[in-house]
Amino acid sequence: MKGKKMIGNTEFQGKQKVIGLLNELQIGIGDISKVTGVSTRQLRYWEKKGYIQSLKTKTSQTRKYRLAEVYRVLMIKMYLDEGYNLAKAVEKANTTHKQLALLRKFEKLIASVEVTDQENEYGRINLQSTDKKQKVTGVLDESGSYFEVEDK
DNA sequence: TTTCTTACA
DNA sequence: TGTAAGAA
Repeated sequence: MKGKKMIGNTEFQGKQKVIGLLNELQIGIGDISKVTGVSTRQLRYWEKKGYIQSLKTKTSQTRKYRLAEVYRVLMIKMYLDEGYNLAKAVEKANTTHKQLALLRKFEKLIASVEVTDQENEYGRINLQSTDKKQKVTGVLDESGSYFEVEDK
C-alpha cells in the first residue's frame, strides 16, 4: 500500500493523507510559545480558563498541542494585540475559527484551479455547484479580477 | 534542558 | 502576568 498512511484504524490518501499527517503533529508548549509570542504562563492560564486545549495524557505530564490549537493561539494573540481583552479575543478567535471551517467546506465548490501565469500568479478558479446548473469562473489576470458566469 | 505546579511581587 | 523555587 504505497502512498497511503494509516492513522489509527483509518487509512488516508492524497490530500486526506496530508491533512491526517498535519493533524498528527504535536507541538510542545515551548515551541508554541516561541512561535506565537504567547508566554508559557499565559498558555497554561488560558487552558485553565478553558480557552484552549492541550493533549495531556496520564503517562506524559507535559502538554502537547495540535496544529489547530496553534492557529487558535495565534488568533487570540492577534486580537489581544488589537486591544481586545482576553475574553473578547477568545470570542473573536472562535468566530474566525468557525468562518475558516466554513471556508474549507466551500472548497467543494472548486472544480479546478488553473495557473495561467506563473510569473504574475494569475489564474482561473472554476466553481461548480452540485446541481451543475451553473458554472462560475473567478479570473485573475492583468486586467484585474472578475467572474465569468455560465448557465447550463 | 524543558516543563510542571505553586506562590509571591 | 512575570518570575522564582523545587521537583520530575
